[in-house]
Amino acid sequence: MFSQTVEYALRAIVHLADQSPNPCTTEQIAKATKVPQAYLSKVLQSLRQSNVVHSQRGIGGGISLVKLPEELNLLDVVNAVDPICRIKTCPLGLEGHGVNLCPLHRKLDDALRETETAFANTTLADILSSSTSSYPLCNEPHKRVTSL
Amino acid sequence: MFSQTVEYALRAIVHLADQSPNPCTTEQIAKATKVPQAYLSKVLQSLRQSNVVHSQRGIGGGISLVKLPEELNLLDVVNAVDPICRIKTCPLGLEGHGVNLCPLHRKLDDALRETETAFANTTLADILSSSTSSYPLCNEPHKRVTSL
DNA sequence: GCAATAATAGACATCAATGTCCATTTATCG
DNA sequence: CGATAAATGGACATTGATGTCTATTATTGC
Repeated sequence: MFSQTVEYALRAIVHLADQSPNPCTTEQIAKATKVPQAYLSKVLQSLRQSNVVHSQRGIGGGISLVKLPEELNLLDVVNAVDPICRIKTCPLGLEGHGVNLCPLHRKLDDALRETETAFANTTLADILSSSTSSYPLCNEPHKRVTSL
Repeated sequence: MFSQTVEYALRAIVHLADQSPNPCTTEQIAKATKVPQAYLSKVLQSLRQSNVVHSQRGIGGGISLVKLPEELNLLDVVNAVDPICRIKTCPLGLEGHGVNLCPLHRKLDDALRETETAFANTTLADILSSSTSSYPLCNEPHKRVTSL
């Protein structure tokens, strides 16, 4: 139900958060997250335009998070590339409805709201510190490249 | 986040539930739900193949629900046309994961599970009897066509 | 059997999501 | 300045979702 683009964006951001505050090149992210590099660069552009990531050209450059992992949540990422579109008015354009959704669309929007809230309440730091038997995106915790 | 096809299928089923147990023609459903008729007939075919609706050709025929509105839930409908695809194994195909999703995919699957549950727990009868100021899909409750 | 009704099947059209490729621009290093 | 690294922008290809159209088949009523 989530688009491929959302999946890719989240993988990239998780990797960036893991390496934060160091930058990563698109190539590095692509390899770590198994996302097609050319497509990934498109996704990263969306994230940059939404001010979720910062980019730097040239040697030693790459992509880095604008905020700290503690201050960035999943909804910020999702909305940057494929916004969760809440149902605000009747999709049939019926006069009588409007703010008051009919029971069907009320239910659908409730589901969207739940997802939105769950994502808004989860930061990248939560994802990284979450104790599951699996580490985010990879078999072993990454070797952290020590900042220079 | 839900596809257009899901939206159309749900509208059609709500209309059919409202008219249940009487059948409706594709044309009637299309008009009542503002769904393009030719496309609706495709959607209804999916619903028939999943045994959610029954169809009858010829004069007096049309589409009708297989179950009673009390026994049919939203998940049955959604899964018939555009299944909610839970995350069962690591999308990156990582060995170490498998049943144990990493924190990111755990969160995503949690959201899917919430939606799935919410839909499974809502019957069409719930939708019809739900007391909002808006009636499902239309400005006024439908005139029920009395069965012959 | 004939006419009318309604679903069914399949071809086709359009558009957005996904994915690839390459030339260009910006930055760093020597 | 020249070489290298890396993002950027735009063109293009592919695929699936959405939508349209028409001929065919099944059913009913007369």
